Amino acid sequence: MKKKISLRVIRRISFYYEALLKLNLPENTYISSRKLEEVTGVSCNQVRQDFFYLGISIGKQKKGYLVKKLFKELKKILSIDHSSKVIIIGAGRIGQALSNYKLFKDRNIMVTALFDIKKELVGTEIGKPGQKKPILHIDGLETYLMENPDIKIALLTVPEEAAQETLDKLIGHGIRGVVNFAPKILKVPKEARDIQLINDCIGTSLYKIVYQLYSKK
Amino acid sequence: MKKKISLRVIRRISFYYEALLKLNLPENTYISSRKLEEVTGVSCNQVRQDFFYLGISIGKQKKGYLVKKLFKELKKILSIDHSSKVIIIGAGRIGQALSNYKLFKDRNIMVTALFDIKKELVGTEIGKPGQKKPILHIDGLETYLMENPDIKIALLTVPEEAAQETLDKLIGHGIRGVVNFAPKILKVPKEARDIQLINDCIGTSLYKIVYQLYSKK
DNA sequence: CATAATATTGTTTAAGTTAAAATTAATAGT
DNA sequence: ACTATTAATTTTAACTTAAACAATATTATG
Repeated sequence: MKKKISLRVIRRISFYYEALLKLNLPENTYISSRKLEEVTGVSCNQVRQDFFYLGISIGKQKKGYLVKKLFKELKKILSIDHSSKVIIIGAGRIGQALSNYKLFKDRNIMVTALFDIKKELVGTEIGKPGQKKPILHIDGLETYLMENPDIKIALLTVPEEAAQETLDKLIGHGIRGVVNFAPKILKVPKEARDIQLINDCIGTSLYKIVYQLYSKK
Repeated sequence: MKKKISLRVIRRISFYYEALLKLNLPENTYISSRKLEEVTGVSCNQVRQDFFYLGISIGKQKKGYLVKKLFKELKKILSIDHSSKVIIIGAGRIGQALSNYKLFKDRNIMVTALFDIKKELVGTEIGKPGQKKPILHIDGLETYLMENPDIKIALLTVPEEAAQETLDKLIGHGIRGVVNFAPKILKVPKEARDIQLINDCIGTSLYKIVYQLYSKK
């Protein structure tokens, strides 16, 4: 019987994990909840409660958490003790930006290929030498997924008109988790089971800022 | 005494608003909470409660909400009855993608310029004919903001190393709202007052998917 | 035309979730 | 041994969502 962890908590855990990575502390040193507050913006109370809730009670009074242990625990929770391969559908600006996102490496996430329909893109490669990824035609998607059955995740950066049908196709071909970046709320077909979908358009944060700024009084 | 509206609610209001835009219904027709559930994914209960909470009691039993009225109310809440000008700092892939984000127009948001330091970018323009935006050198930022004092919002898409110092500079020059897309939690300097900041890295959603997919059982 | 059935809102209530605060206990340093 | 710091835990409060239901307008039916 596993405890349910909400996506909010997961987001904070991500912060802790990335903070640890960036601080690059020696493994046998300690980090306190205060310090974590300083670098992540999450209050030290929240940090401790998260750890408590997650069963990470490895802290030492007056010192904090042993970096080595904490790393291990966080990795376990984030399910990054194994690697994940992902593909990107849509090789436009956002797709390309995602394909070069360097923090994915720290999370054991590998982008293996991009897909598009534009002639001038298909057949080219993208990325720095040594980590180049091919841009393939989307017609080859099914074959590609059959040859790479360990790919279960796709990032969807196609125009909104094509988004829903592409999602349906992806699910049909065995993809189980999708992040949709198109400005449209997509739906998982009712008959599909155990599919994870997040709609995450890059514009929405700006809307929030506009609201916060101009709604005052 | 204005009621506080959380960002969650604002996000849903955005959904409703954009759904209305996309459905493009005649102004004198009605839309029900059920229909809104269908297109936005927000439950009809939630829709009604949002409207109730926000004081939008314009529904008609058995019909729904008059499109024209609903539009007006949503616009008022989202503070898009006036226009907002924004600049983009960093003219890389994400910056460029944002500058072309077509839904901003529907929200009365205008990107007026991008800033960067790369020689090959500075001096060029970006965007479709008729809505081209210049890429300026970041050294001209202060002057630009002095000449355009109505610009209060910036989108920050610079590399993470430069993110915090750029934020500080922006605030120093009068910017009041920032969305940071770099994979780093930025902080508003303590002495700054009434600054709105959202950290919204495009990678985090993928982390959540990885977690949801691989943490099962 | 009257009446019943139905769909839909407005509102309230309850449940669930999340975050903050307070308390207790342990430990290191002096 | 004393003090200050920090984690672990509990409690409390705040926020968010879901559910329930009465009220009412529209449509259907005899």
